[in-house]
Amino acid sequence: MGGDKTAVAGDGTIGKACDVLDQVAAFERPVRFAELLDRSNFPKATLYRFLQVLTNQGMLSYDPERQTYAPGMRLVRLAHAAWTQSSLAPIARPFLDALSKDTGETVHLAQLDSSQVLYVDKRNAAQPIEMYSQAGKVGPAYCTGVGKAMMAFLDEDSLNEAVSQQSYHRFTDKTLTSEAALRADLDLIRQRGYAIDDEEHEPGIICVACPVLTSGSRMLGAISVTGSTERMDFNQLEAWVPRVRRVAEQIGAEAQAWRFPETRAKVSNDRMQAT
Amino acid sequence: MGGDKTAVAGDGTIGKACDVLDQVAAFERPVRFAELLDRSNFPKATLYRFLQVLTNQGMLSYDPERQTYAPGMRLVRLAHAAWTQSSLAPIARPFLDALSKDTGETVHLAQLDSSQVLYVDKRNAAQPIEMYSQAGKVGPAYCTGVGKAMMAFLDEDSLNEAVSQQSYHRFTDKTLTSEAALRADLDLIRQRGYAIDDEEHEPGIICVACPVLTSGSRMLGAISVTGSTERMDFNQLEAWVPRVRRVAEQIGAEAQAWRFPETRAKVSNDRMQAT
DNA sequence: AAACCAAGTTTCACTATTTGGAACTAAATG
DNA sequence: CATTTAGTTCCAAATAGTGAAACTTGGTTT
Repeated sequence: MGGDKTAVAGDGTIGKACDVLDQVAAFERPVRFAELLDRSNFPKATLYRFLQVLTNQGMLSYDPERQTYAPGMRLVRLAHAAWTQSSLAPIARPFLDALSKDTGETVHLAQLDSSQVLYVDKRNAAQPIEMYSQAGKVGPAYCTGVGKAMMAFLDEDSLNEAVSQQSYHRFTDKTLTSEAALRADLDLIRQRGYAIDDEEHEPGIICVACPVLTSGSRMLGAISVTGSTERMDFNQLEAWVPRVRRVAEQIGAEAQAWRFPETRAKVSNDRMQAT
Repeated sequence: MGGDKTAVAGDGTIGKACDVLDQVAAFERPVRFAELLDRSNFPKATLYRFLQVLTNQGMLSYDPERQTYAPGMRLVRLAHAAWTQSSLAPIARPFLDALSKDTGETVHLAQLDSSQVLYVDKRNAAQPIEMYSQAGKVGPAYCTGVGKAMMAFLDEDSLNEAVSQQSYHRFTDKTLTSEAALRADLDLIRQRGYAIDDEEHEPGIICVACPVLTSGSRMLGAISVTGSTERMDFNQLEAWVPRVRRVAEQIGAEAQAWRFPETRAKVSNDRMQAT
């Protein structure tokens, strides 16, 4: 997966439009028409029209002075709805607050999105934060605590897919850089119920993470507590594991009640019907 | 603008797809196919295909158990890019932190998006009041401090459009419920340089707001400090105005340097004509 | 148990939209 | 002033979207 042009998305016009959005977002800065043209397979006129329409719709914003495109504010509006409805964040919030307060360390809540880690909420060691200052950011799954905790509890098909889509880039000399090594670690994680990140992504950064599961073992996300080797060692960090695990379980239970009822039990009719 | 079905969007397939996204988001809860079908003009099969494709793309998420759709996590990813690049939030962050610390009150940063207030960042009061606002959330412009502060400094065309698109719903008995009343207030705001919200949106909630402007008077957004009538009165709140104004100016200056260079000063010719 | 109903899904002939090569214009450069 | 580069418009060909209707599924009524 080198730097070649993105393959055109599968489904129709809408898929292509989403592709364009991703392309623009990928630059992480306002971007000119020509730059986008290079990196896309679309012919000039086609790309041009896409940018026009998306800008019209507020999905992109256009700066006429600089002639640059950037992701638009309509996305922020929509994402607010997504964050509220489809993420674990609203449910997890009070638990994260408590965990953050108790540990005094950085706490993350993440979900898996196209085999990547998507951070949906966070508490800093220091100050209270708001929404997507950090939430919305993505990171690699194979070398983070939350990523591995989540992958370990995927069903077989999803796991195979996820594992095969990792880049295995070596960030530090402790990074797991092969599918085999990752699978071995995932087995261990599944067995003991939590994952560790021992400076696999950033030097000096260690963390412990637990998956958030429904009672039916459906994996919903993961939470982690992160520390730095300067201030603590693994023994201190692992002491938090039982606490982290309990919080993860609470979030899972809460989520199940609220959003992933998985009931099906015998209750049957959530829809009662007159006449 | 009552509860009738949304008019079909202008531009093509993509516009319609965005419409569907808005429709789903508007429910503020996971929603079933049939519910969406009622509120949209699309025929069954068409809407169905849209939902399929959008779900495929991760713009929506589908819960197979409940058969419900909700805005998808891909939006959160994209919005992160939008927030980082197209909003004032990254620039304003340190200033908001300081302002929040100094005042101890709730602080908002907002931008105008389709004539509505879009909150892009927020700091909670030391003693938080339960209140309607979070990053990504939208609210009315005609009855909020930030909304009025922004509208007052729009150019004439934009102002006319914005003013005409307000709903003028009466939230409290102090809400301005006519275009004339709003325009009068906007004149006053323009003159004194800041806006107030005197329980016009929520009873007991008052605020002062200043616009964020470039040196060329281009309106970029607004910031506000909010309080509750239980703990303070307007005199106390208005004492913060100079401080708020200074922060708004700092943000404006910073933003101009970073993102809205507006240099080009006298270059003038948006249309210069050869020969 | 058979008939019924409602919600969701698939089909397919019809057509409106998208497509993209190429021509065009505007602005930047030598 | 000639030339290049960047952005915009055109239009015939082809693809992709449309939506009425038929079908499937799962649950409820007679």
